[in-house]
Amino acid sequence: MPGTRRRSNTERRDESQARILDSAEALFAARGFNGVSVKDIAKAAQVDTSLVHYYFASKAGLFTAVLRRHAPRVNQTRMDSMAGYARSAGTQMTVEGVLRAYLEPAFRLAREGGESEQNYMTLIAQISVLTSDALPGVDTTAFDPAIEAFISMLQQVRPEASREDLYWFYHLLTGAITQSWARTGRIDRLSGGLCRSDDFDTIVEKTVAVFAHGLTVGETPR
Amino acid sequence: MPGTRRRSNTERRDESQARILDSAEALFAARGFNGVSVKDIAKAAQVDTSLVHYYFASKAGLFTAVLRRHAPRVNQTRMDSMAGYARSAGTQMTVEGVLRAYLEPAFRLAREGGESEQNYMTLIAQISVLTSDALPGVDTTAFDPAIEAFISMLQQVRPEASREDLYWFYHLLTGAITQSWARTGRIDRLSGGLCRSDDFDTIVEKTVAVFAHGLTVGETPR
DNA sequence: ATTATCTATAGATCTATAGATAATGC
DNA sequence: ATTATCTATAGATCTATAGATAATGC
Repeated sequence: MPGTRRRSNTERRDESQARILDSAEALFAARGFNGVSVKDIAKAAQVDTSLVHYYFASKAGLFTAVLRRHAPRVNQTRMDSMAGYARSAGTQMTVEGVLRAYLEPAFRLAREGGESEQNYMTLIAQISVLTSDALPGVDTTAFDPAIEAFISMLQQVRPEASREDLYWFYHLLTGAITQSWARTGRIDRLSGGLCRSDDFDTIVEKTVAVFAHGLTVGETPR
Repeated sequence: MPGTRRRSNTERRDESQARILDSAEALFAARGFNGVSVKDIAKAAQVDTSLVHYYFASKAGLFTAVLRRHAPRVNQTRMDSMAGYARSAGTQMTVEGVLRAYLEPAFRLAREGGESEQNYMTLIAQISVLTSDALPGVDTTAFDPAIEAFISMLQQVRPEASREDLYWFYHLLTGAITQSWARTGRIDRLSGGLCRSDDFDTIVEKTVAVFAHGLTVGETPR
């Protein structure tokens, strides 16, 4: 056939898998695990449903594969970012700096990475408010190393803060991040267009500003 | 029959509807709209599936009914709480006070109200990170009046803050609240048991503490 | 009479697999 | 030979409704 050159098995395999993963990611992010059928995903990926099972065994297996695909990269860029900041700031580290180093990578990935990465963040946001009852065995421990490193760095900058307070601080922060990744358009409506859900640059700035002050313990604000 | 007295139609109707709503609420909160079948709900409520359709027409109708059941009460207790605070504080209002007045009612409802109210909050938390694609016509405007009142009060206490910043502040706050209502047990695991997802009293305190400082604009934190 | 509840089932999914066919591998 | 892809279908759901029956209403 004209224009159709011979594709190796590895190429065919990788391309099919990637198309399935991309479609699954987009649909799961839009309608949730149980709101999407394997048929929907196969159709969007332009393959047969049986091919989905051939590569990922089950719908749950596909979901797990989607969640795993970008997890190491998110964790790693966060670790690198924080390590880079620690090196450049030396003894001059600030809460603001640590926060920015932790926050920026994932938002940058979503902004620069395109559709796939954005859908991935949306999916993570949705999963973060669900328990394991709602979904097939989701493992969120892939992000733990960067989180632990983040809390350790905060402790260095705020030696007087209790371990408990630092974890609560993280809990509140991760809720705020999650809300932003979800890009629901809710704040757009409430603010009458003043704020935009997909304005990730501004969101990072506002998150840093609010939470950097938030960890200023000791004194009571007016 | 012994022990079974005659129940009026209104009683039978109200009791059946309440049992269906309670079961639906619990199951939707645990497994999401599409993770639950009408049959599951009927079974848990000890009625037939056809009765669910008799009262709520469709699965989507039932879901809407669940969401509407407690919404006015949440909005109203928030309004009352903020109005009460404004009255008692007079010209002495603080960010901390406004925050507490806004936050407390829903958490108190979840704590004192029992299973139903807790499941309701969990459900709201899950919905807040979803777009309308994922669910049948969800209307979240029932909470808007209290939100607008909250932002107005913040503006009074912080006249120098921009409207935009106040909305971003709300956006971050609502993410944190959502994360707490979801009660995923994630912070329990991360903190090695130091923090507990269901410790709502502590959560209110920590949220107030972090966000009250967070709106302290102007000066840069160390 | 009217309303609540149950029986039975239609018709449309949905996940998953067995087995055939069409590519590439070597 | 081996791997990727397609065909066909099993078997288990799932939502919703028509029509019958059992209560309460008055």
